[in-house]
Amino acid sequence: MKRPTISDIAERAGVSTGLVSYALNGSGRVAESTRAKILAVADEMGWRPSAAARGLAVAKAQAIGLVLARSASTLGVEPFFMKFIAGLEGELSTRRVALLLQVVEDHEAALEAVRAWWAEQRIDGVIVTDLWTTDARVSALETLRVPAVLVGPPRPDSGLPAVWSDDAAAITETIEYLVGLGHRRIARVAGHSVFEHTRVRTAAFQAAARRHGLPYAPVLDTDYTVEAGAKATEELLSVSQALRPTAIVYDNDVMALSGIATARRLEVPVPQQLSIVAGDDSQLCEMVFPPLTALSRDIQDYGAASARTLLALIEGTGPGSVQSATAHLVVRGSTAAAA
Amino acid sequence: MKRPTISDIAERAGVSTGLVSYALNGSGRVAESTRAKILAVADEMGWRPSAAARGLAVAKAQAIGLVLARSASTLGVEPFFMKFIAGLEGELSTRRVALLLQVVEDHEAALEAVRAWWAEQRIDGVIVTDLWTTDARVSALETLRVPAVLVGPPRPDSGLPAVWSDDAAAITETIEYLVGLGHRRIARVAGHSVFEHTRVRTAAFQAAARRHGLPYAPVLDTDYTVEAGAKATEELLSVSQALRPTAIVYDNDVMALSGIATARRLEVPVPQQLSIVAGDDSQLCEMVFPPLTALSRDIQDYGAASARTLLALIEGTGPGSVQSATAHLVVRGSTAAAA
DNA sequence: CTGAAAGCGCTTACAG
DNA sequence: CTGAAAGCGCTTACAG
Repeated sequence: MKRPTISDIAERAGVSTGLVSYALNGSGRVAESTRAKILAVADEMGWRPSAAARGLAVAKAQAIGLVLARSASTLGVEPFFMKFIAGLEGELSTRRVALLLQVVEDHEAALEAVRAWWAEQRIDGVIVTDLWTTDARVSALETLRVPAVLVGPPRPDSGLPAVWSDDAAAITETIEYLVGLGHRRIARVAGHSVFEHTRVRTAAFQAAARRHGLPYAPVLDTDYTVEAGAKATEELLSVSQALRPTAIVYDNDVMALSGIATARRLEVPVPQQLSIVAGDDSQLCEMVFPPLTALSRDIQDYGAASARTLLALIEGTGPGSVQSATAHLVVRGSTAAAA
Repeated sequence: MKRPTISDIAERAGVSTGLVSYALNGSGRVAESTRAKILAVADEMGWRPSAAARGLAVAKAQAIGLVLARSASTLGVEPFFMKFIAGLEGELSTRRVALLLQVVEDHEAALEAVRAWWAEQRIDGVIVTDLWTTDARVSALETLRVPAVLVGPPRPDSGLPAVWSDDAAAITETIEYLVGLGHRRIARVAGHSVFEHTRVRTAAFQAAARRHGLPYAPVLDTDYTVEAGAKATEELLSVSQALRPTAIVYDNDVMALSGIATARRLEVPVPQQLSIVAGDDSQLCEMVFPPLTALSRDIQDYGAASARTLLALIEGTGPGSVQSATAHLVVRGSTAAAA
């Protein structure tokens, strides 16, 4: 019951192992009839080239790595990642490249994981998410010479290609929308301030607030946990109605969810006295009452674009950064005209 | 800038490549002083054995596979999986075995993925989740002779080891608790009925209902989507108060969440007129108001146990099925005495 | 259009 | 305690 090898196929088809290899890997070298016979035999015996042997010969792992540096509990409730992963794989599996996944606590551990994978030649490249404004990983990756794509805005300090989405534009659209509804007191509950995407969105928020001359536009930083999100909301709402924001924009769907719950606990009616916008969209947004108005975009497509870019980088066609679709506002029940 | 190979290390340390290999892989063959020198050189040059070369020599991939057969959107909002994955990896990374992940639509595609990985010798074994009561994957895996562990109750029809948790006991505890609060009309919103774990829980629910002589104990099947969960809740609540259940037990946290929202939309106060219990616990449960009473257990530990069992199976120590901790009820604000 | 052979970087009996 | 060599299963110039 041993797995068949290329020699078994060659023998059975009456050719050399070299020919079997050529037949499988394209290249017009092989006569069509010979190829057909080889393929038939291979198929019949259920043969597929050993990834190890092939990898050794061509010095490629046919795999890429994704290491997520977040606590498991935060990751779990964040729908973004599974969708992103599904998007990656849609692209990878058709090209027979595998995805190695690791979940770690911090950047140090993340780098260590990539370093190990790379040294062991388990991966040909890596996808980097959740970039910090100052992120030790990017220069480390560059000195290791690991092909890498950065998921987030392109960085002036690096030649690595980025796959990104215009978060600033999405935030601007959100503020325009709220101002259009008559809101003048708008707060932002932001993600972790070390993340570059947080910084970009905060800057866009503040610029929009200035442009519209909003009298009150506070930004509260959190670490994406439930507690931090709830605490921020509580802080914003635990004052007299005149001093409260009439709208809060959250950096993701999870915190917006807890925003709804906190408002309910404090008996601030949504959307009558408070409008809420979620910075990400997922099924979660339709699981609360009222359902959340949210910034929506195709995360799977974002993952697919990231995979394509990395594959191109690995193949040596130096791809530039690619901009993915901008999120657009999906209006549901959590927003209304300002009281 | 080429990556160093074992020959580079051997040369630099003044020994044969064979010795380098022995030095690294234990086995008391090597003199302590020689080993120390070899390790020092390897470390200095940043050398790690190529996974491909090593894999080819020992006929092991040093990797296991996990293929999740669910839609990306359902997966994303389900905190279980990321926690489970984090648990798997805690165990894997210390032993230098990698995790290959794939997300597919159905069992057919899942099997195809495993078959490909196995034929290419990319994995040494596989973890199977979300088992169906009648599941084509288990016999297919057995005929392929892929080492596999089943995450779910052991199956009479298979010799594969299972890692499981006593769902029946957890459900029983839940019903005892609700009955203790005076509830007599208790409904269950179940997951997909093809899943064996759904069947087990439903059976336990019905047995407990019978034991307590409950006059009303309907079970509604869903497919785990938001819509189905909301629809089931709506069906249960859209009748006069006398005919409604006073408590609903959901199969996971996500549907319980949407249960809270639906109750709110229909103006059924929770927990005053309706108690709600979530079948899984995660941060989501504390993100709603009132926070959800939930069946809680250590999912990371569950993942770790699964990894350990698979690793043991691969190494040939025929591990039996292992029972992981039983979930226990964490009481929060969504349950109260029956009206 | 096809074959024979070297080489990828490890591991592991086999000798000494 | 250590070395020399075969072998794992592919790919790919090199000949013909």
